[in-house]
Amino acid sequence: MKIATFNINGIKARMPRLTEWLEETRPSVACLQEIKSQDDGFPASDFEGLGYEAIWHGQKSFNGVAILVDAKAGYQISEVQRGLGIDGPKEGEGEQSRYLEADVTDANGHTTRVVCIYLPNGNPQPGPKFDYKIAWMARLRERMRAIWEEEVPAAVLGDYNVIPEDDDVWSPKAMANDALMQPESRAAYARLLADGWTDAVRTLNPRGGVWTYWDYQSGAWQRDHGFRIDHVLLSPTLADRLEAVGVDREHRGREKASDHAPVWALFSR
DNA sequence: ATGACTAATAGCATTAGA
Repeated sequence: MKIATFNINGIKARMPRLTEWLEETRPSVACLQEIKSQDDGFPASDFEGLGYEAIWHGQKSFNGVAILVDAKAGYQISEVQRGLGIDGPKEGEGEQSRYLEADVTDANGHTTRVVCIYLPNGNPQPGPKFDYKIAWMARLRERMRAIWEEEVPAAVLGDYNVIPEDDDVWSPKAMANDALMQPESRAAYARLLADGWTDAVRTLNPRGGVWTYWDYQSGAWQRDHGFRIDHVLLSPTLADRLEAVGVDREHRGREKASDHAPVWALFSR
C-alpha cells in the first residue's frame, strides 16, 4: 500500500498535472488539499476514468480536501467524519473544509484509517488567524487521541503548515517570523509526536533537509529555497509496516505545477 | 523591502496562500 498527500492548489487548474501524477506513480490512497472547489464542481467522473474512487469535502474558492483510492487495485473507501467542529476566524463564517476522515479497505479486507488534513496557515501572526491555527491544532490532537483509543492502523497526513525543526527549512532566519515555525506551532506539532505518532518522513530522514514546498516567488524552486510542511503521521501498527518514503520533487518542476510536491509512504502491505 | 507569484471569484482588484 502506498499512501500519498498532495496539496494541489486548485483542482481545476491542476487537473492535467494531477492526472499525470496519478498515472505515473499510482498511489493506493491519495489525500488532496486546497481543491478550492465546491462539492458540485468536483471532477469525480474524471477520477473514475482513472480507476480512482473519491470522497471530498469542498468549499467555494478556498480550502477543500479529498481522498482518492485506487479502485482498480481493489481499494474501497468509507467516510468516517468530515470537519472537526471548529469555526473559521471570521465572524459567522462557519466551519472551513479542512478535515476528512475515512476507512480504506484493501483487496484482502485489511482496513486502515486515513485522515486528510489541511491545517490553517496562521499568517499573519500574531492575530486571529494564528489563534485559529493553534485552536485547530488542539482540536486535531483531541481527535487523534480518540482515533488512538480505537487502536486501528491509522495515518493522519496532509498539509500541516508547520515546519517542525530548523533543518526542515532552507533558512530558519528567513522564515523566523512566519506562523509556520513559531514556537507555539512547533510545540503543538511536537505534542502529536509525544502522543506516540510517528513522523514517517523524519524517521527515515533523521538529518532533515527534505522539502515539500517551494514558493512561487523569488525563484524559490530554482534556488531550492524550500521547506517541509506536508507530513505523514502514523499510528504504531502502521509505522511498523513502513518501508519507504519519498517526495515526488520532479513534479514540482513541471509546467503549471502546484507549489507543493507530493509526499508518499510505502507499506509492506 | 511586508514586496515578489498563483488561483479563484468577480472586478475591472481583492483575498488568500505560506
